[in-house]
Amino acid sequence: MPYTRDQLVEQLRRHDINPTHQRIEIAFALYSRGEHLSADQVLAIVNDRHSETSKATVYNTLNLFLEKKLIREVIVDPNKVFYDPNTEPHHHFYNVDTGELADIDAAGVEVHGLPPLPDGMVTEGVDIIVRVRSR
Amino acid sequence: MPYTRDQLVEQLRRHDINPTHQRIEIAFALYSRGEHLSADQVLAIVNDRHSETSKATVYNTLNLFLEKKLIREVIVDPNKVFYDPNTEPHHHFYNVDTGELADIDAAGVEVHGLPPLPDGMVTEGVDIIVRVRSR
DNA sequence: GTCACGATTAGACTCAGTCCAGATCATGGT
DNA sequence: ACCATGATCTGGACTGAGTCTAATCGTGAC
Ligand SMILES: [Mn+2]
Ligand SMILES: [Mn+2]
Ligand SMILES: [Zn+2]
Ligand SMILES: [Zn+2]
Repeated sequence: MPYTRDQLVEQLRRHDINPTHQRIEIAFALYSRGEHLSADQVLAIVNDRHSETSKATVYNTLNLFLEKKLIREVIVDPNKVFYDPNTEPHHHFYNVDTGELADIDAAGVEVHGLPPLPDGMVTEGVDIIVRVRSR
Repeated sequence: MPYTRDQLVEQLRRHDINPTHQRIEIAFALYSRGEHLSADQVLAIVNDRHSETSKATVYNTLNLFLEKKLIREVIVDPNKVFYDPNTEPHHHFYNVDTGELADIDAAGVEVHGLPPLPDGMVTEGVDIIVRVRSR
């Protein structure tokens, strides 16, 4: 979890991403906290001290990271996408009251009884979202 | 599946919804096809022959139906919500190439190994989305 | 007929996300 | 050092889903 910027530079390179200042900061925002962040939140974090990254670059970069599979997206809120630095197969708790997202390790989770795929289809992944309320 | 408008009027009443002309037509669009439709698609279907329902009413009505649990929403495409006339517990195949959604009956599907909920939390539901590609 | 009240409406508005054309930056060759 | 080149970044215009508002409509009670 305690990622240094140097480690992130390596990780960007391993994913064929030219490690520019902005890209390093955006990766750092996501990886150093290990949280699920919206584009808005990333923009705010990266520009917290002094403005140094534009909205366009944040979106460009998040989409580049997605493409290069450095992060994944989580679609659970109809209003915004969450970006997830955890690319291991895993699932999510989603608190419908607070909007909080929490990871569920996929190891140990099994799904039985799914019907066979239509012919000529191949599974890309199985996402499980456990919607929870605060009681 | 072959819903008559009269049956839908009854169903609306059972859910405490005053069955107006527009509401009946919107319910008919969803229930007669049994498909997952976006608000845009509902608007187009309802106004196919002659314009009779506004965008505002389509959104008002879909949100009313949701509130009264006549339909549910499926969040899987970052660009739009799908509205689902099937309110039984069930899961979905999502074709990431075509955008198609298909139901998976929940009967027979079991999930094992989920961690216990954080204290004071209660499960609202478990959604499984099987993302598939066309091969 | 008039009143009240719920439903519908056009159109302005919001907000996430994209697009574009110009500026800036990094790199390598001379 | 100097320039050329391509990649990156940027402000700001733009798009499209969804919401809001204030005016109008429809219906039933009186
Ligand atoms: Mn800095
Ligand atoms: Mn009609
Ligand atoms: Zn996650
Ligand atoms: Zn469904």
